[in-house]
Amino acid sequence: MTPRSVPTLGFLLHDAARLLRKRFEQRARHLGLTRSQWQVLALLSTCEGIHQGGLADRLDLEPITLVRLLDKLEAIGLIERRPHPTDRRLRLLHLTEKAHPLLVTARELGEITRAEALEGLSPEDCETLIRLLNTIKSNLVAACDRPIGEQKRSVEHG
Amino acid sequence: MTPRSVPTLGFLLHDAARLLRKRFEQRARHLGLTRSQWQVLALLSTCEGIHQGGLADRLDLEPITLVRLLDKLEAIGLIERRPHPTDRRLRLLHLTEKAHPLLVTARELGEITRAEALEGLSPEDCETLIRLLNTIKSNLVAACDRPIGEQKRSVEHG
DNA sequence: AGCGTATCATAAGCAAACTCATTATGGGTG
DNA sequence: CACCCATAATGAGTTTGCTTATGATACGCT
Repeated sequence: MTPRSVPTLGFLLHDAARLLRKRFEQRARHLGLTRSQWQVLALLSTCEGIHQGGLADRLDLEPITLVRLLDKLEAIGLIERRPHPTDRRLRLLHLTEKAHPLLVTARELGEITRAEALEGLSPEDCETLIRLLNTIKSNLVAACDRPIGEQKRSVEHG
Repeated sequence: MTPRSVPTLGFLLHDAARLLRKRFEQRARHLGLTRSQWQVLALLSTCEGIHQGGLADRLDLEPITLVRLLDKLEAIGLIERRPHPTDRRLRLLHLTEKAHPLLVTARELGEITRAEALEGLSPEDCETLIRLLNTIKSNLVAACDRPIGEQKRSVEHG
């Protein structure tokens, strides 16, 4: 009696995300910009001058994952790593001039792709979806920092 | 006036999926089974004897992606590739005995992880989420097979 | 019967994310 | 001041997904 009609919310979530990314990258390939690189640029544009660890926190990424993305972005000249004036451990991140028009274009492509994905959903549906996903993300961000093993089987009584 | 409060449904979807996968794998590491391997096994258990291309279709994966997953699963002895009796191009897929108990355990871990992610959501919320994600997935499966370039800017009158 | 095309599995190579481990630096405490 | 630990960035290696390309086989059409 496993709920076969709701077998795998995780699989569904994963598939939807993967397909959306695939579709965006089909569109954005000619820009030479991947979805993840775009996400980094988009967030960085709201907090230029941040250091790598801080940006990794905001992205909920492991630092090493971000390092490699930044390596690419620096190599194609979209960001700069500048030294911190006093703390030589820190690298401060800035967008280059070249990055701004790309960001605008990428945002347009993202909107086109999103519209394609959301076809048939009402505005309330979209709001609900955002709300639910935000809840899930918060739950998981908290959970991932918790040790496992609390198999919480029958903890209904709170 | 870009909807800054709804900046990036795609990012949100991607993050939620990635974190859910991360959390599942924290739990399942001792099984030596990843989320994707589990998904393949779970689907295969419903259609043993299928050939690789057919399974790739059902998973909405590219065939080469599935090949590598199957390589791993075959190496650790969870699946078998058997020749088709008449068509020598085909490899028919079967679970081994060893796979069944693992599947049961993985399903349990998946349920624990899912409960963790869905904390605070009502049953109706969950149903809604499933419905919305299914719609999005269908839209994207169709879209990815379509050429791009139909930038459909003002096709409201469709 | 034979040729051409379609289909199946796979190879090669890239991107993104992870874990685990390492190096460099800063800062607090004895 | 010296030492130890925390923090910042990164290196190495794995998994999963993609695109593009290839070899082998089957099948249809003339």
